[in-house]
Amino acid sequence: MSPRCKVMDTLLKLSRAYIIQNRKGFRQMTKTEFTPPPNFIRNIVLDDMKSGRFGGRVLTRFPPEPNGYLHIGHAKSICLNFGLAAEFGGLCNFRFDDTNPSKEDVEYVESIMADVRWLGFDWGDRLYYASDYFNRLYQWAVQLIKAGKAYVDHLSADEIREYRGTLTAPGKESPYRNRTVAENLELFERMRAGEFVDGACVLRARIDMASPNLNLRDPVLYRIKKESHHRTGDRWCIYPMYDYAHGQSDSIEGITHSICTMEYEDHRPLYDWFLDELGIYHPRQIEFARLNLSYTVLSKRKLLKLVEEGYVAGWDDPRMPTLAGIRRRGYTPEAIRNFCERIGVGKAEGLVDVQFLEYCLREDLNRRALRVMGVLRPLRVVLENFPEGQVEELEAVNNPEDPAAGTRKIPFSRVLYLERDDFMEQPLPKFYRLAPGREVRLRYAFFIKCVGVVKDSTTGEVIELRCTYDPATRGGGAPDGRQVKATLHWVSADHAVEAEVRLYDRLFTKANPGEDKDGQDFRAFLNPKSLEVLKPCYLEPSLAQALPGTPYQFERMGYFCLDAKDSRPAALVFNRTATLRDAWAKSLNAGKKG
RNA sequence: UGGGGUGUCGCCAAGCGGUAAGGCACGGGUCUUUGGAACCCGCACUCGGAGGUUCGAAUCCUCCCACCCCAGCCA
Repeated sequence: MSPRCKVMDTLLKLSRAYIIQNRKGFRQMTKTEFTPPPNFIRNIVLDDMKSGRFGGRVLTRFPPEPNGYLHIGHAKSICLNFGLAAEFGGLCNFRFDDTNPSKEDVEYVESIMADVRWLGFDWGDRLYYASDYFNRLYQWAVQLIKAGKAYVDHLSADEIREYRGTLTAPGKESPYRNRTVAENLELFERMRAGEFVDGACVLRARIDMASPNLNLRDPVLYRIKKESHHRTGDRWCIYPMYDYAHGQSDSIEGITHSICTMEYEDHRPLYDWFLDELGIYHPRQIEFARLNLSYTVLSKRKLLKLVEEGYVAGWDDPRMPTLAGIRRRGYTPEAIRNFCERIGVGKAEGLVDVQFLEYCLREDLNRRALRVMGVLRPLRVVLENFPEGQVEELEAVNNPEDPAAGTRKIPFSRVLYLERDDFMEQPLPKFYRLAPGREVRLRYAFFIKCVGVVKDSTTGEVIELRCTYDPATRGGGAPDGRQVKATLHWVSADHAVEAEVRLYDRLFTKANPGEDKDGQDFRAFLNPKSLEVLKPCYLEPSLAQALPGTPYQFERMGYFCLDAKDSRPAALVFNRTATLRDAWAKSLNAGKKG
């Protein structure tokens, strides 16, 4: 056992002991001391370290195909690969699996790199492209042909499918399967030279047409595509398939653990076959279950449909589960990394509740978001005994979770805006906010009492509240010890900055919209109320200087951020990242249900 | 009715023959100038099912059931 392994072993034992100790009743582990759950991949790596299988090395890789945007499911893989490498003092390569020019584009390689960087991972100069290996892959194909392990097949795509057989019936061999090596060599060279049209022939591995594993029934290695590749241009007209390219790319880079999702488990025998036949360095492929998140879809095909058919405003629509969307929505990289760590890694397919993601988000936002006040659905309030034209400067705490964040001054005057939901003319039983005759506290300001209600003469709608304030309660405390049951947020009408605020809800109404049972299309479950635009909203003056990328908590209303795309200095736009937990709203909903 | 996987609390998840961790959610309480946060308490006699081995089984064996993946010249 290497010294490094011994240290790790000890650390692991210590952390286990710590957990056990806690179980015995010490209960010292708080949320900030959270220890990530052990998982089978970590155990495999640990075993390989102990046995010296890869010389004590750990080199993982994150290999996206540049054919779309990254989403939260990719984040799990990114965190796993980079995280494991970091944990064991290894490295993680960033590789674009760009073997299919008809689907790929530089637009995607750029967005993917930006997303990974944003998530907080650094690949240094370890940036690779499968297309960089086209030459080597070609030579290896020639080697396989010479060994009688590959042949050029002229069967059409349809014929290949027919010859492949079915799940229960074995396939049959292609009439071209037993060509001579010399013939195959010449044909393959001519494929490369562009002498055949697309689809005229392919290079296939010669394995076993009767294998119960369909991947082993003479899989295609190369196909002809007379298309420009975003990196190699027109240098090639034959392109390797994933199965042929992936393992060898891993081998070239010296990857130790090639971590992929469960659907590749059936491909592992093929992954191993190529490496063994070629007699080259052999990484270990390990499969884990991909992430499924409730109330959204995580398939490129479905996400693309949402974008193309205009159900969302683009890949970075704040309702999308893409990293671009989530980022614009105001999610933090820390929250996502924490989420990925805490959901664990296993082989069992599950559906993680989006509420857990939101929990991780709030946990992070709560400790860093600056508190401000903003009224989303304004109700005008006039303080009858507050002198006209007078302005009080009140001191407010920027973040109660972080004293270092300091305080700020907020102007208070005769006309204010309060949240409409904070007033009820006929209050429900457990409602203890403002109502006629009732007194409440305005945060950091004064106690006010509702003495009158102004209604629209035709609709009967409440359009203004008349209140009085108690000057003795400045700052929010009553000298006589008088108590109030609610503290409301507010904004001074004369000083408020106007903004548009976008409220988001889950994109789908069904927990697992992608399930596709009974042929139900996922679009049938789109939530018609996933976006609500509020305008005008009135925010405290400090928000005029709001910065994109800075999380704010509008007190009592939730976490918000400036929309990096649509907001302008003269027309502010904020996105609601998440609501606050709301016991009152919950009791209302429970009441409805019960 | 071929092959490969997976089934532990509503959700995620430890556990690897010694008598069911933890988190989320949920319920109750303390505190509170955010009905936020924080803190405290509660929440699987039972591990897909049925047999078997064993002093002892979620862990080993047998059979059964359910769900997921594979028939791209996609990755």
